[in-house]
Amino acid sequence: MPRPPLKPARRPGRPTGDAAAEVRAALLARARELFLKHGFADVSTRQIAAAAGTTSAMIHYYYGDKLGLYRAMIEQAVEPLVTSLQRLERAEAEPPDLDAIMTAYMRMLATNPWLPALIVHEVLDEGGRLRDQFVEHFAGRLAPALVAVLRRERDRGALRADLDPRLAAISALSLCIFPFVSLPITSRVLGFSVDGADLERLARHTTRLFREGVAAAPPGGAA
Amino acid sequence: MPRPPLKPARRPGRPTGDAAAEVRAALLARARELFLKHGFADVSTRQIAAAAGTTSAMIHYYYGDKLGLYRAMIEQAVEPLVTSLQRLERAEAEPPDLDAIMTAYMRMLATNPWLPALIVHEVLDEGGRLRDQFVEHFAGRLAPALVAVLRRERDRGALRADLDPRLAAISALSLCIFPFVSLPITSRVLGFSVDGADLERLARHTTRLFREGVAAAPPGGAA
DNA sequence: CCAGATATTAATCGTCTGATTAATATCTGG
DNA sequence: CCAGATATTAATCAGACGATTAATATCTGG
Repeated sequence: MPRPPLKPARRPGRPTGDAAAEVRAALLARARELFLKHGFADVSTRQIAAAAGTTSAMIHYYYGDKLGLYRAMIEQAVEPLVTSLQRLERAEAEPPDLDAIMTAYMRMLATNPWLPALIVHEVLDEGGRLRDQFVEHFAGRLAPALVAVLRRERDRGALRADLDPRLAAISALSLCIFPFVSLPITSRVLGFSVDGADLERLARHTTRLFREGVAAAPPGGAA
Repeated sequence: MPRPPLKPARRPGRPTGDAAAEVRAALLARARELFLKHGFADVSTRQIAAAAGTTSAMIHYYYGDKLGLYRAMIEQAVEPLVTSLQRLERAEAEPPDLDAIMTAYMRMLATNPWLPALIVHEVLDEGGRLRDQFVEHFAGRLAPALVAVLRRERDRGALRADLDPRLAAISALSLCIFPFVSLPITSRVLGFSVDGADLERLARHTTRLFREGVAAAPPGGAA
């Protein structure tokens, strides 16, 4: 049954210029904003399309379906993670400067503010659609490497002899990551921020706390 | 238009015994499981009702609507938080034992394993439906109290003079909370767990790391 | 300069969702 | 023992959603 063209008042058709690529990019940008703000299920293709100034049919035209658009936005958002991991693995053979690693990690989270939101929504949250990929491609390589570094440092006497490298790795990750994933809370209850100089102060504070918290010689032999 | 009773093969009606309260409780239990596992939007009332062995009409009968059921499950899940906060505020006037506070906090998270999942889903996640309440009733009271304790300790010389109490508070919270919210990840990449003795080892490790990381006398004067 | 290729619109489809309702069966107080 | 109150079922509603499509307008290569 062909539909009768009831109203000839509509005007579809190919637009002028290279607007096509712009539509594609606008969809991706708005999708990132909305998906990270409200979650995958709570955002409709119509909302994204409207925010991008087009229709939901364009999402299917360019990305196949809603999940395709989501995957595209994931790849874009996760790119800083993989480059940082490659940098870390390249530096693994060299003398590991824990302060530098932690600082670089925190700078990456501060520079890409959507990453903490993505990690919360897609990795930490139950049912997050990226958890398996995150574990396999990132955490599964980063965490054991970190444990190995800590164990080596402990065994050569740079850290406390009774330090558990696994627990220390978890502490280091906690200190580096949680300030960023909890930023929407701490900014409200503590006026906390990680802009510019604030980030550097946080990095210096965090690295020093961890360094002295795992250091070889406990102060004064207390406890 | 009255609907004609096409098939008299259905058998509604009030069941025998006190099954009513059981239906109510079963709905709440399954709702907690499913909401924390898949998220509010990804679970339908039909799914919950089916898991509880009844129909979605019962959800509306007992809880008004889907959100009402959600609220009921929140109240139940959040109860450990408020009792722990009251305990902390009661102890605020006394000499603050930071190790004890942190340990108690971690024990609470380990004892109520759905709490970390709830915090991730409803507080840390953008668009979380509990964020405002959490900030107002819990974080807004806990965090400033923690900062005040740290500042007092610093000013009386127990902690480093150049320690920023706000940053230290964030570090303490990170060390206490993140191991639990990241447990689904670290259990896979590090074989980490917080059962029984593991929890006590984590607590001892964490409190010691923090204590020595913020202590007054840096070891050996190493800058 | 015209025949595809490309890009866009509006309309529509089928499905699922939360919610409501009529019918009905059992319980309970007077 | 019967008249409500209570509890439950199946059917149904209106709306939103993701997806698809026919129509159409503009671009572009030969």
